[in-house]
Amino acid sequence: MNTTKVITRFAPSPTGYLHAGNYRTALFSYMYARQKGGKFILRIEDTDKERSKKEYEDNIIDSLKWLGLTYDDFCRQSDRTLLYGTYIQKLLDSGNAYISKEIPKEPGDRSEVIRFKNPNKKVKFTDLIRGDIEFDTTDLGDFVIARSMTEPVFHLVVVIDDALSEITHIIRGEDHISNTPRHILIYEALGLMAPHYAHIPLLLSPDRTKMSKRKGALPITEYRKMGYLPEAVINYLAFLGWNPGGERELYNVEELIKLFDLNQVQKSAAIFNIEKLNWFNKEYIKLLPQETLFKYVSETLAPHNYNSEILRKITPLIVERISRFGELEDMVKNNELQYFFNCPVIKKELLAWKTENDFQKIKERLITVSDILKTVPESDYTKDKIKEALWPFAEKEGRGAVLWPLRVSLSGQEKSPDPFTLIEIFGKEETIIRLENTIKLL
RNA sequence: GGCCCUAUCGUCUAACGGUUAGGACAUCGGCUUUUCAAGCCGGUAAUCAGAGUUCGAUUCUCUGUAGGGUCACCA
Repeated sequence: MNTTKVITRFAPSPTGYLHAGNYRTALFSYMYARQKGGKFILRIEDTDKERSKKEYEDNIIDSLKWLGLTYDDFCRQSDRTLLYGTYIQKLLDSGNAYISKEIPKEPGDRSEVIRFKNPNKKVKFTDLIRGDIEFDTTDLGDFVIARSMTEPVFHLVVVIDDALSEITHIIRGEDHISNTPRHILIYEALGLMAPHYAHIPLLLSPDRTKMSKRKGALPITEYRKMGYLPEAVINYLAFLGWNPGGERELYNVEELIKLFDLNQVQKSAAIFNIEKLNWFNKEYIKLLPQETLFKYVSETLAPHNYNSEILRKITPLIVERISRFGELEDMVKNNELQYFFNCPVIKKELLAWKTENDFQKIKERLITVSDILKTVPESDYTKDKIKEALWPFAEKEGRGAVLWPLRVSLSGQEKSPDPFTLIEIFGKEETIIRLENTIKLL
């Protein structure tokens, strides 16, 4: 009976902005810990003083918070230098490590480093996702574990920290598989028990190579800026390399945590596909209540100072056209919003419907439409009632011949929501004004 | 190149010896009776190859091939 509490960790190094792949491994660790009622720890691996930046650390914390991946403990390796020193000494004393004279190869290289005395044996471990994996560590040589007593290197600190935090399951990227035998060797030298390992497949760029900034992998915070919803990102990331079986795809975090299973994690790498993310995001947008949607829309469009009363009215209309809120900016650029707030400038040619380009006729029809609309009481300016009022005339003249010029008169655009919807939004007065403007033009 | 991992539609995946190989995204077509969007319906599309094991292999084994990872005084 194993009563050990599960403890997992996310251990990024703050040497750059982390991308979706990194946060997916964080998510898997997080889900596993939460499901088992265990702990999830964030550890900042900043032993590389030259490359580590506070800015990146802040971004990691910020991103995790946005995604809702809360951690129960936090530590930073640069705060623990002294501690590592005692372990280096221990390894030196036990003969498992030695000080080695070196010929510096690169600027910054020391002439003396501490190397691990490799026993040159076969190391076998059971990966929770891939099964048994065996390495001959002879190929590894006596690898460096510290540049000096106060400058330990990754392989050493990882082991010490994981052991000290009593990490039970190391869930990390597949790129660490080949590091695992080194770590196991250090565990053994220190007389410590190695944890369980689960190496999850890599997330690849569309060109099928490891994701990297160079190839356009974005920091996850960029997705927030582009107007993606964190719950959509979580759902999408969780489904990259794992799924609970069945055909359902939309799950909230609690459900994902409940269903998550390391045994079902895919062994092969996955390619990050923005189209699918967009679909997830759209699905999550549809789930949002009107008030929340309006909040997102008005926040995104704040710089344009649009009339907020009108904005509130058109929110459902414009939201169904986007899959992320950042696309609202594109709508502004494409002039798809302006006509809701100001009378549009009508291009005469646009009023012609297909082959129907007799402008005299178009004018007469618009006048009739306008007359009909004038008879409709203001309180009946709803989509359905307006349609009811206009339909007989549209049927008689040809729907396109009537409805197209009407819609263009109201929007000035080649494409827009249907005229009935527009009339409901504009109301009687504005509708009549716009129609008369167009009629004057003809 | 050595070592390690992997291999189902273009992409994410389901099927853990017996299915017309299923779903989703993307794509294409149709319908929603003006455009666009949304929605609905339908189509195209996959088991890397070759040997085994088996009555039967996407599934198990081996080989090949392909892809990826890793070989730092980075993590």
